[in-house]
Amino acid sequence: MTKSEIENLEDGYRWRKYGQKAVKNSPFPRSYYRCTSPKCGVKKRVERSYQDPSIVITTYEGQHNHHTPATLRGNAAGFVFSPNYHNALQLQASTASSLGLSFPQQLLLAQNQMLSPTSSNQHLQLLPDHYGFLQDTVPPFVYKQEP
DNA sequence: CGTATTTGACCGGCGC
DNA sequence: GCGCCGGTCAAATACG
Repeated sequence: MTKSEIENLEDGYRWRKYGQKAVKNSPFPRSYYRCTSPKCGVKKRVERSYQDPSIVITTYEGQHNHHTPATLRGNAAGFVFSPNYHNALQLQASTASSLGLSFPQQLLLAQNQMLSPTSSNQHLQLLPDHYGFLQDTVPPFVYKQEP
């Protein structure tokens, strides 16, 4: 469960919306998304906090069996590579939000951490256990900006 | 024209 | 059995 001020947080995967329902105890609707990759039934649902419209709650369900699509509609989130990373990022989100940082700042923070693995960071230490497979993939820490 | 989103219909579980 | 509630389907629609 992660909180953010922005609704459309880009997490590196492509999601297809397949439903939206109003839920009791909240004036805001809840949206249902599925991962667009075939054979990957990962779902997520996004809803707003019941009395703080500036906060959305995103719930992930399942494990991706593939990597993020190569074409990640040219924005600044291409450094996210796995649902496990969400765990680290969410941990980071909670702690960083307690420091008063906005979520975009957290993304930049995470990106900086990924780009400079030597920087000592308590959250980054969580990564190696989950990210052995990254060594097999395309250079994961190089974020390329499209021309 | 292919792909994504919208939106009401539909469905299954559960409490009464 | 009925109705509510959360979740999903799918046809229509929007959009590039």
